[in-house]
Amino acid sequence: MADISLLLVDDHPVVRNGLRGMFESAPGFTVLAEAANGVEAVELAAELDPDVVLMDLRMPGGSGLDAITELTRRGIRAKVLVLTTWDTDTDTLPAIEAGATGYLLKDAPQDELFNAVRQAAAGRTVLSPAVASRLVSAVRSPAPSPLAARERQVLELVAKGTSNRDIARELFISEATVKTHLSHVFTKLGVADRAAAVAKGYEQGILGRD
Amino acid sequence: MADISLLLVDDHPVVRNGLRGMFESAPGFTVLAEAANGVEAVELAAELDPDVVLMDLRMPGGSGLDAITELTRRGIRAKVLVLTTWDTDTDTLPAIEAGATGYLLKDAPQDELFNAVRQAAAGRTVLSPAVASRLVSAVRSPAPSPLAARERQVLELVAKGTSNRDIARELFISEATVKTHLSHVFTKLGVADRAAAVAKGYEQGILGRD
DNA sequence: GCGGCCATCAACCGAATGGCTGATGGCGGG
DNA sequence: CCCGCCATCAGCCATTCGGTTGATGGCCGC
Repeated sequence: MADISLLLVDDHPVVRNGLRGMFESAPGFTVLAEAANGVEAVELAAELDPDVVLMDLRMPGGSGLDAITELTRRGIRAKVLVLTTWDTDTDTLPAIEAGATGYLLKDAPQDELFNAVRQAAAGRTVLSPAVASRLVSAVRSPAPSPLAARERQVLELVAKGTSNRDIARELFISEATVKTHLSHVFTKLGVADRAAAVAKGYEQGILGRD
Repeated sequence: MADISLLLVDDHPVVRNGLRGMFESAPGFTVLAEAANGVEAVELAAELDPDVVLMDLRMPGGSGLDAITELTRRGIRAKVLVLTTWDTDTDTLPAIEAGATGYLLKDAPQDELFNAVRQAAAGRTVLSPAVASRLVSAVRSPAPSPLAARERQVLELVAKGTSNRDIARELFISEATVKTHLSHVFTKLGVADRAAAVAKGYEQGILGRD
């Protein structure tokens, strides 16, 4: 069987270097190219048609998530294997929804990584154990209560210390409406006041992503 | 001049591999060993006496910060170069206070990394530009305002949605005292209400570390 | 030993908050 | 076609917050 061709996408030279070294010194793999951001990744993937794209999610200039979405949209053949540093619950699900074939942590030992790439090339979904367990538990819980758009917006302003009245002004709605939204937020997050709501917001990744 | 001897500390095999590859293929460096956590790092540094320790800060099992503190305490000769993925304001200052000789981002190009190691070996402080500018601005601001123990404690309870009265009960103090603490917290964090204080708490890493 | 910071407490007051009940209109799924 | 969810608004009311002023005692550093 021909080598599995790879495209490495990561903003850190060190990481790209490490990956390239690992795959070049192992039989059965060919590194076609490296990309440092999502835009480059999409271009190179379209041009070089690799079997597998190893992609970091967090990168400056065109996030990995957007890149995956774009690759899927263009119907590109390459399988995308997300290779990330940490597995934040907020990242895993969207990435897989966007079309990623697998999700690995960089902590993974080499063997696991090699194996994952082979699996991905064959079209099989590969998840690192940590991610897998996270996924099932995420599926198990019906819906951790995603806030409605307006509710999130209000919560963000609350986190900035904005009073109800000023939130009303800022969003061009009445103070009564702000209070209604907030009540819903409290209910959905299972808290009793705005301070706790902000805390929950951070814990659940609703807030905090600059 | 003899080679500069290195100890690589990072919990990710990929990163260690990348670093090892880079330094072994460049003249003037010798990689003595690798460690995957802070405890190992201290042991190996004590045993092998490297010139420079390249250390990631965030690692499971004995954080990098503790490792640096311990190395400094033991008066070990090695210079510690912190090599981290992102530069969160909460990490840089403590690391340098703990005795790190330098602070680099993994984004740094190879040349800069090599140069930084040489500088560190010579005992000079090296900071990546991003970190350096962050430092000066941190110094410029009078005091990032670390909360007093009691104040932090109160803030934590506030984040859990506890009312002033209940905080008072929980800490065996009067409600008046709770309010006083909170007022101080607001002033120190530069916010106006408890919700914003919680937000700041998360942003500044005071809250959120489970 | 004086000033600064921490921790504690008190009383007062105006404003903001949160709970409740109730109402309207739009939109989408079954 | 009705139900549920979103988004909007209103009024009432008890509670809670946050600001202010003022005070005490302990501890640390100069």
